Amino acid sequence: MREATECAKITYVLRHDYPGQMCSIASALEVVGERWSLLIVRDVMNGRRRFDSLQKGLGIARNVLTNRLQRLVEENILERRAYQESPPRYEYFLTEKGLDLWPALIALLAWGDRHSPPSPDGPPMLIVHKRCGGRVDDRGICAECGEVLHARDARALPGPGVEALALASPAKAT
Amino acid sequence: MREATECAKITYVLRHDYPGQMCSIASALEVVGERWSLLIVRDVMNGRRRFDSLQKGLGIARNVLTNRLQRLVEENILERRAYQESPPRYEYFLTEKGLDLWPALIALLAWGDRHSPPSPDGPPMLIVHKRCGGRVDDRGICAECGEVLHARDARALPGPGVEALALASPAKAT
DNA sequence: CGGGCTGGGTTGCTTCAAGCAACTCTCTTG
DNA sequence: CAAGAGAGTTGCTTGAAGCAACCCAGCCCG
Repeated sequence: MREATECAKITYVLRHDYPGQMCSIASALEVVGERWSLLIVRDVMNGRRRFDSLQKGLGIARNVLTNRLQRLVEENILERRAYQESPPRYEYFLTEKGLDLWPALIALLAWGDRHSPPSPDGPPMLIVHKRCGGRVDDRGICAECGEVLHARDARALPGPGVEALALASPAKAT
Repeated sequence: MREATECAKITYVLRHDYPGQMCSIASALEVVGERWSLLIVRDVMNGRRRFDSLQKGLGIARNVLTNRLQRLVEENILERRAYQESPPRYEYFLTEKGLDLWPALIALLAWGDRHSPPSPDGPPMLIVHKRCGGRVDDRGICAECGEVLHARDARALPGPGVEALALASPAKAT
Protein backbone atom coordinates (compact mmCIF):
# COMPACT_ATOMS: atom_id res chain seq x y z
CA MET A 1 0.00 0.00 0.00
CA ARG A 2 1.11 3.51 -0.80
CA GLU A 3 3.95 2.66 -3.11
CA ALA A 4 6.33 5.35 -4.10
CA THR A 5 5.64 5.04 -7.80
CA GLU A 6 1.93 5.40 -7.27
CA CYS A 7 2.20 8.78 -5.72
CA ALA A 8 0.33 10.73 -8.38
CA LYS A 9 -2.63 8.47 -7.77
CA ILE A 10 -2.31 8.34 -4.04
CA THR A 11 -5.24 10.63 -3.50
CA TYR A 12 -7.88 8.09 -4.22
CA VAL A 13 -6.13 5.38 -2.28
CA LEU A 14 -6.64 7.43 0.84
CA ARG A 15 -9.80 6.81 2.71
CA HIS A 16 -11.71 10.00 3.15
CA ASP A 17 -9.38 12.88 3.01
CA TYR A 18 -8.04 15.96 1.36
CA PRO A 19 -7.84 14.95 -2.27
CA GLY A 20 -5.26 16.43 -4.59
CA GLN A 21 -3.19 18.20 -1.99
CA MET A 22 0.50 18.17 -2.75
CA CYS A 23 1.64 19.15 0.67
CA SER A 24 2.92 17.23 3.62
CA ILE A 25 0.62 19.07 5.96
CA ALA A 26 -2.26 17.49 4.10
CA SER A 27 -0.55 14.09 4.17
CA ALA A 28 -0.03 14.44 7.88
CA LEU A 29 -3.62 15.42 8.46
CA GLU A 30 -4.84 12.50 6.41
CA VAL A 31 -3.27 10.30 9.02
CA VAL A 32 -3.65 12.18 12.29
CA GLY A 33 -6.16 14.86 11.39
CA GLU A 34 -9.20 12.77 12.15
CA ARG A 35 -11.20 13.64 15.16
CA TRP A 36 -9.63 12.20 18.33
CA SER A 37 -6.48 10.85 16.73
CA LEU A 38 -4.09 13.41 18.15
CA LEU A 39 -5.74 13.25 21.55
CA ILE A 40 -5.25 9.52 21.58
CA VAL A 41 -1.61 9.98 20.71
CA ARG A 42 -1.29 12.55 23.48
CA ASP A 43 -2.84 10.21 26.02
CA VAL A 44 -0.66 7.30 25.01
CA MET A 45 2.33 9.61 25.30
CA ASN A 46 1.24 10.37 28.83
CA GLY A 47 1.11 6.72 29.74
CA ARG A 48 -2.47 5.74 29.01
CA ARG A 49 -2.03 2.57 27.10
CA ARG A 50 -5.21 0.56 27.48
CA PHE A 51 -8.52 0.63 25.75
CA ASP A 52 -10.65 1.29 28.78
CA SER A 53 -8.36 3.87 30.21
CA LEU A 54 -8.29 5.75 26.92
CA GLN A 55 -12.02 5.47 26.51
CA LYS A 56 -12.80 6.78 29.97
CA GLY A 57 -10.14 9.45 29.86
CA LEU A 58 -11.24 10.85 26.54
CA GLY A 59 -14.96 10.27 26.76
CA ILE A 60 -14.84 8.94 23.22
CA ALA A 61 -17.37 6.42 21.95
CA ARG A 62 -16.02 2.89 22.17
CA ASN A 63 -16.60 2.00 18.55
CA VAL A 64 -14.85 5.16 17.43
CA LEU A 65 -11.93 4.41 19.69
CA THR A 66 -11.67 0.91 18.23
CA ASN A 67 -11.65 2.51 14.84
CA ARG A 68 -8.99 5.09 15.61
CA LEU A 69 -6.72 2.63 17.35
CA GLN A 70 -6.89 0.30 14.38
CA ARG A 71 -6.11 3.11 12.01
CA LEU A 72 -3.22 4.37 14.12
CA VAL A 73 -1.82 0.87 14.29
CA GLU A 74 -2.19 0.43 10.53
CA GLU A 75 -0.39 3.71 10.04
CA ASN A 76 2.38 2.52 12.26
CA ILE A 77 1.89 5.29 14.77
CA LEU A 78 0.86 2.92 17.53
CA GLU A 79 1.87 -0.63 18.22
CA ARG A 80 -0.51 -3.10 19.84
CA ARG A 81 1.10 -5.55 22.22
CA ALA A 82 -0.50 -8.24 24.34
CA TYR A 83 0.47 -7.91 27.97
CA GLN A 84 -1.29 -11.16 28.87
CA GLU A 85 -3.04 -14.02 27.17
CA SER A 86 -6.26 -15.74 28.18
CA PRO A 87 -8.02 -13.56 28.24
CA PRO A 88 -6.02 -11.61 25.70
CA ARG A 89 -5.40 -8.07 26.85
CA TYR A 90 -3.55 -5.40 24.96
CA GLU A 91 -1.60 -2.23 25.38
CA TYR A 92 -0.84 0.40 22.82
CA PHE A 93 2.60 1.93 22.50
CA LEU A 94 3.93 4.72 20.36
CA THR A 95 6.30 3.83 17.59
CA GLU A 96 9.09 6.20 16.59
CA LYS A 97 6.74 7.66 14.03
CA GLY A 98 4.23 8.27 16.77
CA LEU A 99 6.80 9.80 19.09
CA ASP A 100 7.80 12.12 16.29
CA LEU A 101 4.42 13.78 16.60
CA TRP A 102 5.61 15.32 19.82
CA PRO A 103 6.73 18.65 18.36
CA ALA A 104 3.36 19.08 16.67
CA LEU A 105 1.53 18.33 19.90
CA ILE A 106 3.73 20.71 21.82
CA ALA A 107 3.11 23.44 19.29
CA LEU A 108 -0.64 22.93 19.52
CA LEU A 109 -0.47 22.84 23.29
CA ALA A 110 1.43 26.09 23.40
CA TRP A 111 -0.99 27.68 20.97
CA GLY A 112 -3.94 26.53 23.03
CA ASP A 113 -2.32 27.81 26.22
CA ARG A 114 -1.78 31.18 24.67
CA HIS A 115 -4.97 31.66 22.73
CA SER A 116 -7.75 29.55 24.14
CA PRO A 117 -6.78 28.41 27.60
CA PRO A 118 -9.26 25.94 29.07
CA SER A 119 -8.61 27.43 32.49
CA PRO A 120 -8.02 31.04 33.50
CA ASP A 121 -5.57 30.08 36.23
CA GLY A 122 -2.81 29.04 33.94
CA PRO A 123 -2.07 26.10 31.71
CA PRO A 124 -3.68 22.86 32.80
CA MET A 125 -0.68 20.89 31.66
CA LEU A 126 2.98 21.71 31.97
CA ILE A 127 5.64 20.09 29.89
CA VAL A 128 8.99 19.91 31.59
CA HIS A 129 12.42 18.71 30.62
CA LYS A 130 13.04 15.49 32.53
CA ARG A 131 16.71 16.10 33.11
CA CYS A 132 16.70 19.68 34.31
CA GLY A 133 13.05 20.31 35.13
CA GLY A 134 12.88 23.38 32.91
CA ARG A 135 9.69 24.31 31.14
CA VAL A 136 9.38 23.42 27.50
CA ASP A 137 8.41 26.16 25.07
CA ASP A 138 6.27 26.07 21.93
CA ARG A 139 9.17 24.73 19.87
CA GLY A 140 9.97 21.92 22.24
CA ILE A 141 13.02 23.71 23.54
CA CYS A 142 13.89 23.72 27.22
CA ALA A 143 13.61 27.21 28.63
CA GLU A 144 16.15 26.30 31.29
CA CYS A 145 18.99 24.68 29.41
CA GLY A 146 18.13 25.53 25.81
CA GLU A 147 18.25 21.97 24.57
CA VAL A 148 16.08 21.00 21.61
CA LEU A 149 14.02 18.18 23.08
CA HIS A 150 12.26 15.09 21.81
CA ALA A 151 9.33 13.13 23.16
CA ARG A 152 11.40 11.02 25.53
CA ASP A 153 13.17 14.01 27.05
CA ALA A 154 10.03 15.56 28.41
CA ARG A 155 7.25 14.77 30.81
CA ALA A 156 3.76 16.22 31.35
CA LEU A 157 2.73 17.49 34.75
CA PRO A 158 -0.60 18.90 35.88
CA GLY A 159 -0.35 22.66 35.83
CA PRO A 160 -1.93 25.42 37.90
CA GLY A 161 -5.07 25.47 35.78
CA VAL A 162 -5.93 21.91 36.59
CA GLU A 163 -5.52 22.39 40.32
CA ALA A 164 -7.91 25.31 40.30
CA LEU A 165 -10.43 23.15 38.52
CA ALA A 166 -9.93 20.24 40.86
CA LEU A 167 -10.89 22.56 43.70
CA ALA A 168 -13.94 23.78 41.82
CA SER A 169 -15.25 20.26 41.15
CA PRO A 170 -13.59 17.75 43.49
CA ALA A 171 -16.04 15.00 42.52
CA LYS A 172 -13.98 13.83 39.61
CA ALA A 173 -10.89 12.44 41.32
CA THR A 174 -9.18 9.73 39.31
CA MET B 1 -18.83 33.78 25.47
CA ARG B 2 -16.24 31.62 27.16
CA GLU B 3 -15.98 33.57 30.38
CA ALA B 4 -13.20 32.73 32.71
CA THR B 5 -15.43 31.80 35.61
CA GLU B 6 -17.49 29.47 33.47
CA CYS B 7 -14.60 27.30 32.57
CA ALA B 8 -15.76 24.18 34.33
CA LYS B 9 -18.89 24.29 32.20
CA ILE B 10 -17.18 25.25 29.02
CA THR B 11 -17.51 21.80 27.57
CA TYR B 12 -21.12 22.06 26.64
CA VAL B 13 -20.76 25.53 25.26
CA LEU B 14 -18.47 24.16 22.62
CA ARG B 15 -20.10 23.07 19.45
CA HIS B 16 -19.20 19.49 18.75
CA ASP B 17 -15.94 18.73 20.34
CA TYR B 18 -13.86 16.90 22.85
CA PRO B 19 -15.89 17.23 26.03
CA GLY B 20 -14.28 17.27 29.44
CA GLN B 21 -10.70 17.56 28.32
CA MET B 22 -8.58 19.71 30.55
CA CYS B 23 -5.77 20.19 28.15
CA SER B 24 -4.82 22.91 25.76
CA ILE B 25 -4.23 20.45 22.97
CA ALA B 26 -7.92 19.64 23.16
CA SER B 27 -8.81 23.33 23.30
CA ALA B 28 -6.66 23.96 20.28
CA LEU B 29 -8.23 21.11 18.38
CA GLU B 30 -11.69 22.32 19.23
CA VAL B 31 -10.85 25.40 17.25
CA VAL B 32 -8.57 24.22 14.47
CA GLY B 33 -9.02 20.46 14.60
CA GLU B 34 -11.99 20.37 12.29
CA ARG B 35 -11.52 18.95 8.87
CA TRP B 36 -9.99 21.50 6.50
CA SER B 37 -9.38 24.22 9.08
CA LEU B 38 -5.62 23.88 9.23
CA LEU B 39 -5.36 23.55 5.48
CA ILE B 40 -7.29 26.76 5.06
CA VAL B 41 -4.94 28.48 7.49
CA ARG B 42 -1.99 27.11 5.55
CA ASP B 43 -3.36 28.38 2.26
CA VAL B 44 -4.10 31.81 3.65
CA MET B 45 -0.57 31.86 5.02
CA ASN B 46 0.67 31.15 1.54
CA GLY B 47 -1.24 34.06 0.12
CA ARG B 48 -4.54 32.56 -0.92
CA ARG B 49 -6.99 35.01 0.48
CA ARG B 50 -10.19 34.71 -1.51
CA PHE B 51 -13.11 32.37 -1.38
CA ASP B 52 -12.85 31.03 -4.89
CA SER B 53 -9.14 30.63 -4.80
CA LEU B 54 -9.33 28.70 -1.55
CA GLN B 55 -12.18 26.59 -2.83
CA LYS B 56 -10.43 25.63 -6.04
CA GLY B 57 -7.08 25.16 -4.39
CA LEU B 58 -8.38 22.86 -1.70
CA GLY B 59 -11.15 21.10 -3.58
CA ILE B 60 -13.38 21.66 -0.59
CA ALA B 61 -17.15 21.90 -0.93
CA ARG B 62 -18.29 25.51 -1.09
CA ASN B 63 -20.76 25.28 1.76
CA VAL B 64 -18.15 23.69 3.99
CA LEU B 65 -15.68 26.40 3.10
CA THR B 66 -18.23 29.06 3.99
CA ASN B 67 -18.72 27.29 7.27
CA ARG B 68 -15.03 27.02 8.10
CA LEU B 69 -14.25 30.57 7.17
CA GLN B 70 -17.04 31.82 9.39
CA ARG B 71 -15.83 29.73 12.26
CA LEU B 72 -12.23 30.83 11.81
CA VAL B 73 -13.34 34.46 11.72
CA GLU B 74 -15.46 33.98 14.84
CA GLU B 75 -12.49 32.43 16.56
CA ASN B 76 -10.39 35.38 15.58
CA ILE B 77 -7.97 33.32 13.57
CA LEU B 78 -8.91 34.97 10.30
CA GLU B 79 -10.10 38.46 9.58
CA ARG B 80 -12.50 39.21 6.75
CA ARG B 81 -11.90 42.47 4.94
CA ALA B 82 -13.71 43.92 1.96
CA TYR B 83 -11.32 44.80 -0.81
CA GLN B 84 -14.09 46.41 -2.85
CA GLU B 85 -17.74 47.32 -2.51
CA SER B 86 -20.50 46.87 -5.06
CA PRO B 87 -20.35 44.08 -5.53
CA PRO B 88 -18.88 43.40 -2.09
CA ARG B 89 -15.83 41.20 -2.30
CA TYR B 90 -13.77 39.97 0.56
CA GLU B 91 -10.35 38.75 1.48
CA TYR B 92 -9.32 36.75 4.48
CA PHE B 93 -6.23 37.58 6.46
CA LEU B 94 -4.56 35.89 9.37
CA THR B 95 -4.68 37.58 12.73
CA GLU B 96 -1.80 37.27 15.16
CA LYS B 97 -3.60 34.30 16.66
CA GLY B 98 -3.74 32.74 13.25
CA LEU B 99 -0.11 33.47 12.51
CA ASP B 100 0.79 31.81 15.79
CA LEU B 101 -0.34 28.52 14.33
CA TRP B 102 2.76 28.56 12.20
CA PRO B 103 4.91 26.39 14.49
CA ALA B 104 2.19 23.76 14.63
CA LEU B 105 1.88 23.73 10.85
CA ILE B 106 5.62 23.51 10.45
CA ALA B 107 5.78 20.60 12.86
CA LEU B 108 3.05 18.77 10.98
CA LEU B 109 4.73 19.53 7.67
CA ALA B 110 8.02 18.15 8.90
CA TRP B 111 6.31 15.07 10.26
CA GLY B 112 4.52 14.51 6.98
CA ASP B 113 7.75 14.98 5.04
CA ARG B 114 9.49 12.43 7.19
CA HIS B 115 6.81 9.81 7.62
CA SER B 116 4.25 10.01 4.85
CA PRO B 117 5.71 12.03 2.01
CA PRO B 118 3.18 12.66 -0.74
CA SER B 119 5.98 12.44 -3.26
CA PRO B 120 9.02 10.14 -3.35
CA ASP B 121 11.23 12.80 -4.89
CA GLY B 122 11.46 14.94 -1.83
CA PRO B 123 9.22 17.33 0.00
CA PRO B 124 6.63 19.05 -2.17
CA MET B 125 6.97 22.23 -0.18
CA LEU B 126 10.05 23.86 1.23
CA ILE B 127 9.95 26.41 3.98
CA VAL B 128 12.83 28.85 3.88
CA HIS B 129 13.98 31.71 6.02
CA LYS B 130 13.26 34.90 4.08
CA ARG B 131 16.33 36.74 5.23
CA CYS B 132 19.03 34.14 4.72
CA GLY B 133 17.30 31.56 2.52
CA GLY B 134 18.11 28.71 4.89
CA ARG B 135 15.76 25.77 5.26
CA VAL B 136 13.48 25.71 8.23
CA ASP B 137 13.45 22.61 10.39
CA ASP B 138 10.63 20.88 12.26
CA ARG B 139 10.87 23.37 15.12
CA GLY B 140 10.71 26.41 12.93
CA ILE B 141 14.39 27.07 13.35
CA CYS B 142 16.55 28.18 10.45
CA ALA B 143 19.10 25.50 9.62
CA GLU B 144 21.37 28.17 8.20
CA CYS B 145 21.49 30.88 10.83
CA GLY B 146 19.89 29.12 13.80
CA GLU B 147 17.30 31.76 14.39
CA VAL B 148 13.98 30.75 15.95
CA LEU B 149 11.51 31.92 13.34
CA HIS B 150 7.93 33.07 13.24
CA ALA B 151 5.35 33.04 10.48
CA ARG B 152 6.46 36.30 8.92
CA ASP B 153 10.12 35.29 8.80
CA ALA B 154 9.53 32.39 6.47
CA ARG B 155 8.21 31.67 3.03
CA ALA B 156 6.99 28.53 1.29
CA LEU B 157 8.50 27.42 -1.99
CA PRO B 158 7.61 24.50 -4.20
CA GLY B 159 10.04 21.68 -3.47
CA PRO B 160 11.52 18.90 -5.57
CA GLY B 161 8.54 16.63 -4.99
CA VAL B 162 6.14 19.00 -6.63
CA GLU B 163 8.27 19.43 -9.72
CA ALA B 164 8.41 15.70 -10.27
CA LEU B 165 4.65 15.61 -10.05
CA ALA B 166 4.21 18.54 -12.36
CA LEU B 167 6.14 16.60 -14.97
CA ALA B 168 4.00 13.52 -14.41
CA SER B 169 0.72 15.39 -14.87
CA PRO B 170 1.33 18.72 -16.61
CA ALA B 171 -2.39 19.27 -17.23
CA LYS B 172 -2.99 21.01 -13.97
CA ALA B 173 -1.07 24.24 -14.34
CA THR B 174 -2.46 27.05 -12.22
C1' DC C 1 -20.75 -21.70 42.87
C1' DG C 2 -23.44 -17.78 41.42
C1' DG C 3 -23.06 -12.71 40.72
C1' DG C 4 -20.58 -8.96 39.67
C1' DC C 5 -16.38 -6.73 37.97
C1' DT C 6 -12.63 -5.88 34.52
C1' DG C 7 -10.99 -5.53 29.93
C1' DG C 8 -11.53 -5.22 25.12
C1' DG C 9 -14.20 -5.03 22.15
C1' DT C 10 -19.01 -5.49 18.50
C1' DT C 11 -23.78 -4.33 16.95
C1' DG C 12 -27.62 -1.44 15.80
C1' DC C 13 -29.73 2.85 15.62
C1' DT C 14 -29.79 7.85 15.35
C1' DT C 15 -27.94 12.30 14.61
C1' DC C 16 -24.75 15.39 12.78
C1' DA C 17 -21.28 16.82 9.31
C1' DA C 18 -19.38 16.61 4.54
C1' DG C 19 -19.78 16.19 -0.38
C1' DC C 20 -22.09 17.48 -4.64
C1' DA C 21 -24.67 19.96 -7.88
C1' DA C 22 -27.48 23.60 -8.96
C1' DC C 23 -28.89 28.22 -8.15
C1' DT C 24 -28.51 33.40 -6.85
C1' DC C 25 -27.04 38.05 -7.18
C1' DT C 26 -24.09 41.91 -8.72
C1' DC C 27 -21.03 43.81 -11.36
C1' DT C 28 -17.39 43.61 -15.47
C1' DT C 29 -15.74 42.39 -19.99
C1' DG C 30 -15.95 41.18 -24.88
C1' DC D 1 -26.30 41.08 -24.69
C1' DA D 2 -24.14 36.94 -23.32
C1' DA D 3 -20.53 35.08 -20.55
C1' DG D 4 -17.79 35.15 -16.60
C1' DA D 5 -15.89 36.32 -11.98
C1' DG D 6 -16.66 36.36 -7.09
C1' DA D 7 -18.88 35.09 -2.97
C1' DG D 8 -21.78 32.73 -1.39
C1' DT D 9 -26.83 29.74 -0.46
C1' DT D 10 -30.02 25.76 -0.93
C1' DG D 11 -31.38 20.99 -1.10
C1' DC D 12 -30.31 16.29 -1.29
C1' DT D 13 -27.38 12.29 -0.33
C1' DT D 14 -23.72 9.83 1.84
C1' DG D 15 -20.71 8.93 5.50
C1' DA D 16 -18.84 9.48 10.15
C1' DA D 17 -19.67 10.05 15.21
C1' DG D 18 -22.36 9.39 19.38
C1' DC D 19 -24.97 6.33 22.38
C1' DA D 20 -26.58 2.39 24.57
C1' DA D 21 -26.76 -2.29 24.77
C1' DC D 22 -24.65 -6.54 24.24
C1' DC D 23 -20.81 -10.27 24.28
C1' DC D 24 -17.21 -13.16 26.09
C1' DA D 25 -13.39 -14.81 29.10
C1' DG D 26 -11.39 -14.86 33.23
C1' DC D 27 -11.07 -13.36 38.17
C1' DC D 28 -12.62 -12.22 42.65
C1' DC D 29 -15.75 -12.39 46.58
C1' DG D 30 -18.87 -13.95 49.71
